[in-house]
Amino acid sequence: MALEHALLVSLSEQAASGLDLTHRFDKSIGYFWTASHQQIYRVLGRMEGDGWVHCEVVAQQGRPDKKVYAVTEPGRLELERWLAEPTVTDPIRSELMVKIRGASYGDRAAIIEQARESLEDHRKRLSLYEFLESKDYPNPDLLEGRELDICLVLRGGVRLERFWIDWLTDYIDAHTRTTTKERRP
Amino acid sequence: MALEHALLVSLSEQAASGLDLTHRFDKSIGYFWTASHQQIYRVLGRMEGDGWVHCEVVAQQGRPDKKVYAVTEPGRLELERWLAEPTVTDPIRSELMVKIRGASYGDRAAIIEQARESLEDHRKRLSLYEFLESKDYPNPDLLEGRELDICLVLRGGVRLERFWIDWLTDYIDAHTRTTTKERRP
DNA sequence: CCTACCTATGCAACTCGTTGCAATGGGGCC
DNA sequence: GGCCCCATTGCAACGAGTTGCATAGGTAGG
Repeated sequence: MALEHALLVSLSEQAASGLDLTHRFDKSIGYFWTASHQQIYRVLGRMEGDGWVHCEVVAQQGRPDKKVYAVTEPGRLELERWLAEPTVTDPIRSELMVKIRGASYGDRAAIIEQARESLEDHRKRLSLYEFLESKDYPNPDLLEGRELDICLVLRGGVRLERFWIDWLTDYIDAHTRTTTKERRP
Repeated sequence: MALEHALLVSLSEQAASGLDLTHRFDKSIGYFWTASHQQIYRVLGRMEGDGWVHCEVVAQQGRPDKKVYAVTEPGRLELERWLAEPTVTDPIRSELMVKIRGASYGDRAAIIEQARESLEDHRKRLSLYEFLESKDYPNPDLLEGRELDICLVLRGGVRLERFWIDWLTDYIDAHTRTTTKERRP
């Protein structure tokens, strides 16, 4: 599995505390991988035990101390090894899709309503991503290396949200059309 | 969580044994939810204990007996309840996306190769879905109710594969362009 | 002043899912 | 005859992720 490796990627970009990482997983990296703070702390502990990261306690004013983690040489090698390893395409899971498949065994109107809510949700996320894109990467053609990668992943997020928006719109339309079919010429 | 409910949906369509369900999860329902046979057997056992399904042992010729499960009234009610319940959008996880974000800490060429393999994979799945679509739903405008739902979910699969294909193509292009930039006028 | 939330770390218990293995008997292939 | 794969069910161990809770000082608002 890969939370370890996601953390190695994030810590390679910039050393960070558990909470910093938690915040990053609510944004950027979080587009395509999520983790709760509890899990991050636990995995960081394990990674320290394995010698992949090492931590330094930093005292702060008016705040609790924080433990700033950085990748060690064995960690860097592990990341390299993992990056070169073949990747299996992870299956997608969508509860909403399962519900839609089973809509005829319950209240279809309620499910269409859930689709509308989901649509709203994806629209919000899309505008956030588009905002980030225009703010951070106004000239994508000039990018190279790591910046290009990060920009492309963000564009992946944009495309994925568009996929959901398009499909959910189709779904809602198809069922609205069905119910009002007889009223049209 | 929802494997229970995915099984209820599938069993509502048609009573089935554990192995039948396993096969279904390798297709149709499996577009947006996956499960191994071990997990299916375990969950079926739990569901029987909860009285959501009931099973009948069917003897077969030259094969082991099979236990055919069907949804009970309490199971039907539970499905209905779950269908009406609000749905949280499940996060997507893509190991490949994480790798791509971290590509500059390893062998980028190897990661582009993984992207190519993934692209192949998604192309194969797309042609399977398109084949199923043209075979089972040649006239989507005439569909209603459950059949419409199932067809729309399949179309969701098609769209999702197209998303991956488009994005992966972009990714590969962007990095090919970068490396060969200086050769162009 | 009290409430409530933020920073920062973490434990414990649980559920969900994966991996590896096993039993049993049939059919097909060489 | 020997080998391997299929159908069918299942257990056991593990790993990944979630939920609930705890501590403990700081700051902001009513």
